[in-house]
Amino acid sequence: MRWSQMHIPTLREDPADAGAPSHRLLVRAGYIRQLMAGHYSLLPLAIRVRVKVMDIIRQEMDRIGAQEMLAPTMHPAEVWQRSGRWDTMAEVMFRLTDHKGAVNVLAVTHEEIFTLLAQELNSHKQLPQAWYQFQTKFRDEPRPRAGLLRVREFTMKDSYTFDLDAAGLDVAFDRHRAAYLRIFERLGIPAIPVEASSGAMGGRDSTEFMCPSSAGEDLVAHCANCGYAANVEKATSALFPVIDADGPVAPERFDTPGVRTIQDLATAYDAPATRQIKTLVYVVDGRLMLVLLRGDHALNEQKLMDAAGAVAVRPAQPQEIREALGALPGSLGAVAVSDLPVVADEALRGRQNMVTGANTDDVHLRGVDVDRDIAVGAWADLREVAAGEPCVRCGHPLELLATIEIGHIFKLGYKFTKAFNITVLNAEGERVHPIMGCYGIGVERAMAAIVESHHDERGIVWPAAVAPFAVVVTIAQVDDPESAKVGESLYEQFAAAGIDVIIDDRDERAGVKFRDAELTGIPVRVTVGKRGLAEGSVEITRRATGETVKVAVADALAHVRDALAGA
RNA sequence: CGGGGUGUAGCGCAGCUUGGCAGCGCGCUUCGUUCGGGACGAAGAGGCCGGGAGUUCAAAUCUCCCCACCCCGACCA
Repeated sequence: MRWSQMHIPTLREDPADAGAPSHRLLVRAGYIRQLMAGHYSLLPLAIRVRVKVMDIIRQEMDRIGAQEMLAPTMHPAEVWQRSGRWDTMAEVMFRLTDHKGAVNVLAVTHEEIFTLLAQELNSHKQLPQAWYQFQTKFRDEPRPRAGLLRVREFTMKDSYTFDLDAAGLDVAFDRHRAAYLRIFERLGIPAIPVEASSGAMGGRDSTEFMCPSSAGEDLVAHCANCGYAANVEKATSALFPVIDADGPVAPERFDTPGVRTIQDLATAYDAPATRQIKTLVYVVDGRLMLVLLRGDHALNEQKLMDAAGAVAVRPAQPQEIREALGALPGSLGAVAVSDLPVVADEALRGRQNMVTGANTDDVHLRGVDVDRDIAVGAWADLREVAAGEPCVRCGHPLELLATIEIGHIFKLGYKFTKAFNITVLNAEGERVHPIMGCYGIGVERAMAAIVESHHDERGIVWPAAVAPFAVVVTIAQVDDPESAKVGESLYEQFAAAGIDVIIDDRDERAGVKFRDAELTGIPVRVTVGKRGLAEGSVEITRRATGETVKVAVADALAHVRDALAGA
């Protein structure tokens, strides 16, 4: 390719509305342009990167025996009504009506469609199956952000496995997990596999692949010592033990005028947060529920959703709380509450001599024994891990990392094969439902994650495996016949050798071309100019290090190969 | 959905307070000089000032309504 003929609209200044490095650089280096919030056009350089990312994913999927297919992006409403997700995914689905008045949806994901295709599996002899595609997903995200990191229209590699039994699913899941680790390794993404909540997808085990980045939206608790890693939606930590003194035989009321916070109570009434019971009131799938945590612990709402098997949770409004408990936040408690379900965090188990609200404004209770005084309906892990707490496995202090979720794999179970009544005959001649797994990688988000982890102040630094071009031949002076001739000949030679090469033949000053080569992130630059040719040499510069070596024209190919091997 | 911010040439911005010819830098076109790290000079092209309504002799500027985009939160594979 010739730079002079490609559409690579690099910008001299940073775009005003881009904050995240990947957003800023992909726009500035001429890879993407925004159409509207969450919808981007991919320009020629981006398409070249995308193809390489997809090829790597495809190779690894094929390697584990998965078969590529392609399902439609528009689906009839009826299919989603059958699975029950017409309602549960209502707020993220784009819906549209055709000329007959039939309602269709744009694909949010494709479990339903691939499950329908599995209708034609009849025998256990046809299992296992692993199917995948690269297909556009539409999600009506409430807040798209940061360029390609969170969009409303994107390409996903999604795969779906069908196995005869749980043991088979375990194998399929482990194969995908290994394939994903290889994919991210090849893409140059430092992915950390973490335990995750399955969220709205349902199912049991799920593993997310997270790329540490300040632009990330997910928090991961990570142990640098033993490698434990989990999304804070799922992460646990060890706790320093708390010894409770024996308390009174019954809770005692005491006045606490003006006290509204844990901190107020701790400082003014000698009640350290670790000895307080924090009482939160939540609306869980439409029902009020009391949520109890230790005073110094924070609730993770996803954990509450998982514990309650709920679809939606929200904090109750003050008037709802007053109607239910007779007091406002600041003086709430669960002692003697019998008409509302109570869920308590594990950290409160067995605690005694605690302090909590009395459900009368400006009054608290001391000497509360959790087992004796509170009708806990369910115990669950509800608290969000905090940085510095000891790792559950090894005790080393945990760190919290901001991360980008670049892949997610689920053991789905029987949800869809039962909903669509998909069965095969097993070896005994019985009808059984196959068990499913589903697995996703966001392609454009992966591209953004690569940029997030591979850039410097001059621009993008693509790993060679995904760079739009491996090499740029930069002719320092296009009007110098010798430079042009040598540049063209090296370009031909590299291309013939199978190297993805672009020649920068623009009639621009050398500095402009150097800057653009760096901004766009091409791993190796071969500079051809009068200065070097005077002594029969060209220069080879590695983008990642800036290191430049002079080599004889005849040796350029060998040196370029070396440089690429190390990029 | 709540809070904050921004919409003026392809990009980055000033002008708005106090109404009076729509500007600057970059980029773009042509010519000349220059040319291995975002050159210089000269001459040009390029505008629904986000949209609508209103106030006024007069609106980019004041008022009202709407829309879009960005950020924080909520939410979300």
